[in-house]
Amino acid sequence: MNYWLAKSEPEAFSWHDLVRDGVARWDGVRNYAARNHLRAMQLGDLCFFYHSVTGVEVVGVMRVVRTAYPDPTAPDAERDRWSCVDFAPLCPLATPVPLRVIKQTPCLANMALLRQSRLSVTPVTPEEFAILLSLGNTVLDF
DNA sequence: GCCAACGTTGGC
DNA sequence: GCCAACGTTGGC
Repeated sequence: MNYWLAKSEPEAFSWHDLVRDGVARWDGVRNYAARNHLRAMQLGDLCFFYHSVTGVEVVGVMRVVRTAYPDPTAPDAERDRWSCVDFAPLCPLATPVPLRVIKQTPCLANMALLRQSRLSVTPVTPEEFAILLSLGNTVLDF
């Protein structure tokens, strides 16, 4: 099992939208590093949902329900170049964790989220995942 | 609105 | 292959 973090501007697509829809195709990624992370995701992997720009906090956990496939929103000529996955919501964080808190937590100082601040899909270590969950006062039971 | 980080494009 | 110009992301 691997852990990840994916960003979305809530104005474009929010945690609430994901819960409403039940499943989301995470498409539109046009960055090779982010795409490679999408392609590395396995069925059942867990991924934090991060609200960027407005919100600026981790708000929930979602689960990979379909592994990488060609992104239908890419132009035909680039259909093989870009990938997307499907996520389903698992649970919200009881307490959303703001970026400010992540920055203040020494154990999280090496998170890819901080080191590559513009990357929209980043890996999370098992340790970072557990710490962030506890900062969010959340226990997973599934 | 500003700006730092950084990926991409295109001339040479 | 280098690098300047430019566009985008995203925090503040």
